[in-house]
Amino acid sequence: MVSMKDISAVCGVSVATVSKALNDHDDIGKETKKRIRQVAEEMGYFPNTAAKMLKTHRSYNVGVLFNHEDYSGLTHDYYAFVLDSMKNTVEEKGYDITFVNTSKNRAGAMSYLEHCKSRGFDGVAIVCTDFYSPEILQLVRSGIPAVTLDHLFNNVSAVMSNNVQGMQDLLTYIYKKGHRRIAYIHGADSAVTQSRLSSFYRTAGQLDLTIPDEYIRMSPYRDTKGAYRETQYLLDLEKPPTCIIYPDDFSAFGGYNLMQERGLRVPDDISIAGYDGIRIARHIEPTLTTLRQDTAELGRQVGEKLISLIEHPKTTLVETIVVEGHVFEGNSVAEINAKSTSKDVPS
Amino acid sequence: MVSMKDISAVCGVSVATVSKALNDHDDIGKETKKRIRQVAEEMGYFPNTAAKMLKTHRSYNVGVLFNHEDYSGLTHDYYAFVLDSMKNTVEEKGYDITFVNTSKNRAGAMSYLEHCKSRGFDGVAIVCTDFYSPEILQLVRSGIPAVTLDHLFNNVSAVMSNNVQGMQDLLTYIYKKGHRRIAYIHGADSAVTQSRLSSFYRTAGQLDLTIPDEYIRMSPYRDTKGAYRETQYLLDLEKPPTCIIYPDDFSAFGGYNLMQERGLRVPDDISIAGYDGIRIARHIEPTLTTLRQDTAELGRQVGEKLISLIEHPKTTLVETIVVEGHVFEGNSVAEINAKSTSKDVPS
DNA sequence: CGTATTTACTTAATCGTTTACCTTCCTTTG
DNA sequence: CAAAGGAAGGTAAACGATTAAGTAAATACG
Repeated sequence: MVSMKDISAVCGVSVATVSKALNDHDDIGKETKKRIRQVAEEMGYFPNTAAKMLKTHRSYNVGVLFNHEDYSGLTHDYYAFVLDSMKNTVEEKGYDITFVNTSKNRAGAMSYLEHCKSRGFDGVAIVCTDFYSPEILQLVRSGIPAVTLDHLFNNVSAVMSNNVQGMQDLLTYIYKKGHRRIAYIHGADSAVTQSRLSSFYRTAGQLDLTIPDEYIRMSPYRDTKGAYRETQYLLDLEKPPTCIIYPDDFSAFGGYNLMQERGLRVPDDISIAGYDGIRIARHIEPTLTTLRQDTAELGRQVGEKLISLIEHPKTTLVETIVVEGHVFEGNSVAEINAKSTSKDVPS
Repeated sequence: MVSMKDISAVCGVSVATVSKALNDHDDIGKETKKRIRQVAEEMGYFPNTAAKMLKTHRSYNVGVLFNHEDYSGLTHDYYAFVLDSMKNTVEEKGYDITFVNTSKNRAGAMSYLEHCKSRGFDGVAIVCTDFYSPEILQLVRSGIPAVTLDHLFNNVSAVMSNNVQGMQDLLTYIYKKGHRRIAYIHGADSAVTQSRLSSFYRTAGQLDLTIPDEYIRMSPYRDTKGAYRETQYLLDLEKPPTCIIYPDDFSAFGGYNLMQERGLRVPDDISIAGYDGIRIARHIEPTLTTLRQDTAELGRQVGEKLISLIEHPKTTLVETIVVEGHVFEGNSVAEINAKSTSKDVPS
């Protein structure tokens, strides 16, 4: 690898001059600068990141935390798409992305924070992880520039998909389609689940919908079998719902399977809605009505906020950025006559 | 950050002694070693990767090339799963993963190779990219340890999903189910497509199947609309196929849509098969019969080969590792009476 | 007992950059 | 014309590690 030393030799100047020329300092003459740069180009010079890092304490590399206990973010459409968008955003600004992990190094196991410091990451995006682990707490409290996705910490910037508005929009959409008996199978407990669930209740209240307790079920995210089971429960109720909202699109397919099996047509006999807006859901008939989260925007915001925190730590606000989703109108929710009001539903 | 200097001060030894103690060299006394290590632990020491890299020319970081022109690997199930598996494999061995890109740095745009050298990657996995670009050629010819996925270069280790065997198995399976009129919508031209297509023809020959030209169609990968169109063409033939093989699972859903629309039941009226074995395909009824590629194994092999090339460059063979997939038997391919032989099919 | 070897460290150079602080050589300016 | 200031570049230390080579003391050996 050609270094500044090599260039300095060729140009007959000192290494310092080369460095300054390449970094466009203004105490180097125009001609010299030009010559040095040209020679650097010709010799195929590019800087040694390690050396640069060592001196400047800047890596132009950001870590991304992507290890959930239950699944890898990579295998999860939502997170993968957010990461993809974030990747494009930060690469555009000259940063690279490295996965943060907690596995062994030559010097034994390191925590997330230790890994970040050891690698000299300029910042870290906490996208998909167990937010309640002590290691994550240690990380966000360390003061390293950080942005979380869909989780709030004190004094840490966050980008949040608006689950409250999302659920409200979705439920309202379904309501407007004439549905009054609407069940919601929510995911396992988490901040996101809480938001959606409380928004569901609040919106139902505003719409004057009475939701019987048995219409609220739980099934883990992306668990088609679980969704299938809960759908079974719901359909077997004395007064089954006319529409079921699933924890996510994946789960919705689990419900859909049962409908198929029972010869129920979607949406003619029963309506379903998902959440997320994963790609495949737009490509299978009946296309799934779902709340499509704006993964491109979420990723962009995470990336931009993070870099802003890195580059302008003083003037960048620590804030929560809320990104709106929108109802993707597939054809899995039927227009029906609102013949039964909420009063008909046993509570 | 606490450095070796700090430790050396506390322990009253030289920095060299600290380094050697921590790296377990055998010219340091047992007691001293123990003490130094303990102090290091207490002080929360962990090595500065940049400094280490600068001296040792080892980064314990591998690059992964993941930028296709048409799509990001992250948004593609097959690649995302391979990456996930590879990530786990290399992290287990103490390596990190950074995405290789070609975008701007302080010093202007860099090629893939320049990026790799600048960052000091120990190796690079070329997973999802345009293999015909000059930059990729430059990269693989540079001699940096590299492993490609599903593409062969001279003198570069490759991990390949066995598309020849895969297509043979899939077609044979379908044949054994009694199908004789089998169409294949293949993907856009690529090495992978070539393998599958030629294997399709060869296997058909072996099975004594005559495949009329109009049974071979093209539709880009993961293009549900295209698959829909080609399915239309096939179903409208005078003698339509009894089974259609799609370029991938995603596309298969495109075909499925048309069946639904026309009131054709899968598999009773028409059979379909995909390729890849993406997760969702196993969770929607009728579950898709497909050739499931072993992404976990593919990723593991890429990771292991790469690290082996890095750590034992002399003794590691440059070779092509072939990973077998297997037919995932869903219920989208019906058992039928082989009432029509290949002879019935107009050629 | 004197020399050779081993043990346990220390010294100092080095990796490739950056940058504070000099040093020259000019150009101004009163 | 002397002093001051600016322009252009050089010197050398530093970032945090690694490692070849050196050294002093302890041990082994003939």
